[in-house]
Amino acid sequence: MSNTPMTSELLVLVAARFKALSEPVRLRILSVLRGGELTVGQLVEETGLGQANVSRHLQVLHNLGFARRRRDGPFVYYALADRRVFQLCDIMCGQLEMETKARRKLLAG
Amino acid sequence: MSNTPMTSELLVLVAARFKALSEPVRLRILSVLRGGELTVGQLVEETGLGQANVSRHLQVLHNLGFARRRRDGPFVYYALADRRVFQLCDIMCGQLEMETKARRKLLAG
DNA sequence: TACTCATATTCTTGTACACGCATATGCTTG
DNA sequence: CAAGCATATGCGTGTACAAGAATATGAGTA
Repeated sequence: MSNTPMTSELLVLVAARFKALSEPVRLRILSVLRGGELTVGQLVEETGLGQANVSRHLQVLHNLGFARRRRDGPFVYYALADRRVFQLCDIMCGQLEMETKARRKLLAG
Repeated sequence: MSNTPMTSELLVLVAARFKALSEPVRLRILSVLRGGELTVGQLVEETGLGQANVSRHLQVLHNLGFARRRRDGPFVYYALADRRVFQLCDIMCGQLEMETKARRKLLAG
């Protein structure tokens, strides 16, 4: 960004990545994957979501490079591709905190 | 994230913030705002988008704390609320670069 | 090859939302 | 207060996509 002129195509690509993270369910899956790689079935158990649903979300995360995939016999293990996802979430949470503080200040003042 | 347990409500809030950045047009607006605060009309000119459209996108960015608003007579000036937006974009772009490199390597090898 | 389990995909339905057009609100000046 | 410009909002339409049910694909085993 600092030196990139942000072409229209780049904006679309970046937006697509943000969109992948704009779904609470997918953030949930990523959050669970933080504990280590898991099979689709295990993720279904952990999250309580439907199998088809989890599978589809995993495709999205994989296609955009947020998740790695590894086949082991009949199982497919998914894992985080990149810890930076959580750096992104940290920044978002930081902003949330700031907002919350500001709101509290407004209510108090 | 590091120490936050990522409750369901937090996931929803974080997801909403990512969703705000998941629209190329909004990224475009933020990108333009990088040059300094601008009125709605100026943003319409810069982006070539419809006035209503720009106004609505600005509401979204403002509601989520990405943009600040300042009224000056009949004009409303919008500005970036937080440079961290671009930190987010930088991370995304970094990942894009990694992907591109990996893809090139695959094609070459 | 037939059977089973794990995962992916297809189809359908409901919902969210971007956009354009028209209109409302707000501020300023005569 | 009337008129005019800047910005916001309501409405209708088209599109994207999440979720469930059913089904297809793919791997392992008898």
